[in-house]
Amino acid sequence: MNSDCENCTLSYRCVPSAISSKELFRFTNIVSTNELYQPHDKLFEQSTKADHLYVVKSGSFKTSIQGSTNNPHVNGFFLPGELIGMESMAGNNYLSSSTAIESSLACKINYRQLGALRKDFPLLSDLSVKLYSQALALSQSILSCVSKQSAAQRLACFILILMERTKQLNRRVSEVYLNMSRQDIASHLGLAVETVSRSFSKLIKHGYIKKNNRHIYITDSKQLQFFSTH
Amino acid sequence: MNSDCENCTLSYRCVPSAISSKELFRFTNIVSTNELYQPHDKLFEQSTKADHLYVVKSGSFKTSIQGSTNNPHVNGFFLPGELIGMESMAGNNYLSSSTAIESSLACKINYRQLGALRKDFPLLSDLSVKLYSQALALSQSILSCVSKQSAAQRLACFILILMERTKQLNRRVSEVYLNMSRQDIASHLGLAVETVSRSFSKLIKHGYIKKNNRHIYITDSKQLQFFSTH
DNA sequence: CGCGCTCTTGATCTTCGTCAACGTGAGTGG
DNA sequence: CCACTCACGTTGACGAAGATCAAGAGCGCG
Repeated sequence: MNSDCENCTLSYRCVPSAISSKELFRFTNIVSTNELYQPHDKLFEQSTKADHLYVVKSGSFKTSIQGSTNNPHVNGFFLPGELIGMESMAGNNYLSSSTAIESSLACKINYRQLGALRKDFPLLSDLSVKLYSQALALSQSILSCVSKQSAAQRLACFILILMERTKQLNRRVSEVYLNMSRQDIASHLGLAVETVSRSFSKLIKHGYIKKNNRHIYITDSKQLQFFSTH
Repeated sequence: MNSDCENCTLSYRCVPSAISSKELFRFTNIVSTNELYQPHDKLFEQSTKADHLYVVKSGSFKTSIQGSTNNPHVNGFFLPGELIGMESMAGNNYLSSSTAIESSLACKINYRQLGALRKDFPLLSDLSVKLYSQALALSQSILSCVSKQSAAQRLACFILILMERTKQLNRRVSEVYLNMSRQDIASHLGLAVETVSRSFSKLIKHGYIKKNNRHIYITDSKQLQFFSTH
């Protein structure tokens, strides 16, 4: 695949936004764009050497942490334009494994080479800080989502966060497609699969959402918002 | 207070570690060091203009998010050497309020001025990325802590994370002092205060920890670790 | 059509939130 | 010095919410 970053629809929130088109070749030289991953394909494995950052081009990914005894915990979902592997940059090894949820494209950037590029482009340094700051903000909003007491509140909050993130992709605001399985949602929110199902039913019965399989239609986002914050 | 960053015991994990001592004045010119905060004093208020980053010098702080209706949710604790306000750097306003838990000292750095400094010191750019990466890793380990199903597991995990963080301050490994109230812990973990108390009792009965008020002694960290991961 | 997988619904038991009472320690004032 | 208050923490009793086990429904796919 060639590195056509200049015409990428996501370049405005990626590295190219911090580099003049004249010098863009310096980035396209170090990035592997549009690598294809099928469902269950892995970007990287937990505890292996961390050396690459990934940008989701299309589709979606999840990251999960595997303890020694227990079943893995899904600690993040990643939509187009989002970065995977940011939290592993400080250490030597990846802190989680990353898996494609559906047929997806991702771009691959070497940490070290990106670091070198940052020295020559001050704007890239600013962008890094901005993207990290946003990632931290997202992580904390998910934290406050998961720490809500009622299961239905957690799910409502989860849907709203997903809605905010898809909104940035120029998608329809009142509609969310859940690429991930109920099992993944359950693991992410610290619930049993059955409880997730029941919580969906509860949100539907309240008239906040409608759903068709993994398609969620938000019929009353005001009320859903209110409900999620108790 | 004067800005004696050169002799600060935490400088190795702060901005000065990325700047030669000859040029350190450029940083000490823009930082307000060792500002004193009493319990309940606020570093900043949610939704006000975000313009400063804070470094905890001594004592401890918490951040909390206030919704429109519900009681505030404690979404972070901060120990000496840790940064407060990182997640608000990308937006205009602070996403949470920050409060001193005990009598504490903090250093205050302006975002914009720090950004300017980053352009002149490439090492500072690297440090920023490293610190953000670590903050993100911490945030995710807390997320997987809070998403555990059992209350006692959450508490065990919380204690272990706190232990790891105090370990970096050359404190005794087997001992943790909880500067925060039970109410704050409960809010942070998404539990009721009474459940936190009962979970402490459970961990004690199992023989994993002992405690005296807010002093926690880890008597069997191996077992505590195992218990927390189920 | 039948098989496997995901999702949903129902029944039961466990856990946690809530309400209440009690214990403890610090600060206050008689 | 003691009685008092107040904030914080613990413990008990009870009802509500969720985990678990079990069964059934919906859907894609060979």
